[in-house]
Amino acid sequence: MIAELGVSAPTARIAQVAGVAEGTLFTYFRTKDELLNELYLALKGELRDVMLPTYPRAESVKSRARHAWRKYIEWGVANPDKRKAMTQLGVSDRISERTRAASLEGFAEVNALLHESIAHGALRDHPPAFAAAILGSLAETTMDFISREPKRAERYSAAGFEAFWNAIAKA
Amino acid sequence: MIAELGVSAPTARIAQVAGVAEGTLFTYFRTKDELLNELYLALKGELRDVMLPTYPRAESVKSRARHAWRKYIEWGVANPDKRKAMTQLGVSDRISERTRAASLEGFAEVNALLHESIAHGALRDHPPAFAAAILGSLAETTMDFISREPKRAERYSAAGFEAFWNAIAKA
Amino acid sequence: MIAELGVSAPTARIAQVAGVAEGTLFTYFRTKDELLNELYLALKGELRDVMLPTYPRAESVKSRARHAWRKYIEWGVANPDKRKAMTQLGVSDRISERTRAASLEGFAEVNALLHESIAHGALRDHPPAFAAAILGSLAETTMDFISREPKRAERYSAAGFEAFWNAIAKA
Amino acid sequence: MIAELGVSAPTARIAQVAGVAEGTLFTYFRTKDELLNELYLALKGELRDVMLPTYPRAESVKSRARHAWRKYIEWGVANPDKRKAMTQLGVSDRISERTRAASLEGFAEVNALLHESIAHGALRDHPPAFAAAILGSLAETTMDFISREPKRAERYSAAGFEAFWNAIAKA
DNA sequence: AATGAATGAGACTTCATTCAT
DNA sequence: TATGAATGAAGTCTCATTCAT
Repeated sequence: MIAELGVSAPTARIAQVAGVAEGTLFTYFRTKDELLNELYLALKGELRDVMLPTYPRAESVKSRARHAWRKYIEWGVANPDKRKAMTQLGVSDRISERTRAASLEGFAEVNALLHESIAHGALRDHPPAFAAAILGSLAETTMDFISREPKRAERYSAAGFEAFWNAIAKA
Repeated sequence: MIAELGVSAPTARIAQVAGVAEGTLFTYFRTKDELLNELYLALKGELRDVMLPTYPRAESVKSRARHAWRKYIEWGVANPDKRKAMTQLGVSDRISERTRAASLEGFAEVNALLHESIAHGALRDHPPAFAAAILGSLAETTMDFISREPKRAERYSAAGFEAFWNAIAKA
Repeated sequence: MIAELGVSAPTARIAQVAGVAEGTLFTYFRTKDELLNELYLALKGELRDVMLPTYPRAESVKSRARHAWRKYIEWGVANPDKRKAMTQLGVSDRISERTRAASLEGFAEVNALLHESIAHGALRDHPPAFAAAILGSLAETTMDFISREPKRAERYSAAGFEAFWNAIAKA
Repeated sequence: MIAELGVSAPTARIAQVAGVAEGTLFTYFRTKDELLNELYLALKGELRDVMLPTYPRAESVKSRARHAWRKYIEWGVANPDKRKAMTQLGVSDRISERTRAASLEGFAEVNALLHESIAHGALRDHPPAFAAAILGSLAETTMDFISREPKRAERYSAAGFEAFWNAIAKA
């Protein structure tokens, strides 16, 4: 519902698709804001699990980065609603600073990878968070185009990654 | 008001800061959606005017691209409210497809520049719109970091442009 | 409605009997609490106006006190709803301390009269507010009995006043 | 909870402080109204027990009345929550006429004392219930002032009783 | 054209009560 | 008998829009 209607999706609709009564929602979440924040955390957590490296550490940095990128894109393409909801929530002022901070936890491994990736590139003197933000926004853009042209998914994913890699790792 | 409160900013508040009566709003815009769509178009138009090349065509592609990038960043940093409003509107479902399409018009010159930019790079077989989207998202990311660390504005702007250029123009 | 249903009278009902739409209520009172507080102040103000001395100052203290008492009782008996509402509001925790303080203003003249009344009596060493509270509670009690036996109104009023006078002015 | 939140105290809160589950409340009281009415009766009963004369009948009427008064005041001051709850319930329309009538039972002895008290005074031709109501409201007022100025408890109690006695027993 | 009071649908939230366990 | 999750009616309040002036 959030994906479809944004954060202004009525709690009544949310309860309905959840198959519970309106009031029941509020036995699980004190307020709508709490629901929104918990949903955001859950989605971020799911994304984090997806990006967790399942590959041999021995591979090259770029290879591992590509792996993480592909997982990210695959997840977003396979779960367009979750991706859309995450975006909607991300720009909403109903997600507290507290939640935003918490949502960054658990991405340590991804950050380490980014740290390695930028070590010899143009961004070497900028915070890894900058590279992380670039990763997020380029992946987002890539997924947008894939959702419009699903047939070229593979090509967009590959091109997106090269763009990303060039952006952050090139000298 | 949109920047501050999002698209759910009450028309009453909008009228108030506009210095007109509540009802007056609706003699200029039939509905709130119309107001939102026109505002989006106006902001996009302003951005387009800012990015319009005022430089000699003779300069190199990269030089011209850098010029456009800097204008974009400068405008966004100087007008945080306009930028925020544009972002809020961009993700809102109240902006019609019609408006989104119209907002792309007038960026022909920028598109031509992008077309040239990617001609010899990795993205050469992808639509210029892809590069345009990457431009937008990287600029957005860059401005986010500048707004958090205004003192490093110059450095972020430069690093952002290099990242962008590497992303779309590198082979 | 407050008299009939207490402070929990729905705003919908209040609006209905007021002959306006539900939302209209909230253009005059920001919240229900504000409505309640203003109503309390209005009722107290009306009571104060009623008790304001319209008699020659030359009369004896007791005579003037009796006059004020009768006016109070008459008003309460003639306006049972206003009286009931005032009582309901008085014991409600939705009336702020601010409002309670404000409601005491304007009773200066009544207080002066009470001050004179207790000057030679048993309560001489207690605050006039104590006598005022006794006045209020005895009047309340008197009106309760009158409302149950309207035919004996005159007798209850007289007896109530004597009880009051004996209570506060007797040595 | 009633003292603190009024009759609108949620049954969930009441159950919580009672140390039982929400549903358990309703195995003891069919409805919230039943709970409220039984509580009112219990409080009135406790007050009645407190006021029951434990003194030699031989004492003077005034002396016995003073004794009852003091017991009343002491109980109210020692149990502010019970007193507040009793007041809240007393003005609530959720206490039935039936309950109100029942609450008067058991005060026969107090009534007899009042009957004696007013026999030679100004209220001799009025129902003892009038004197009882005056007793209640003056005691209430007295306790209000004591709760605001606990140090003057003794003085207020004595002054309150004199006011009461003068009110009902004076010729 | 400008005004702003009025409107009422609809949002979020609370809570007495039920009932399967 | 005790539990507590589930219910949904009802409450307060917001707000885009209308319309008489």
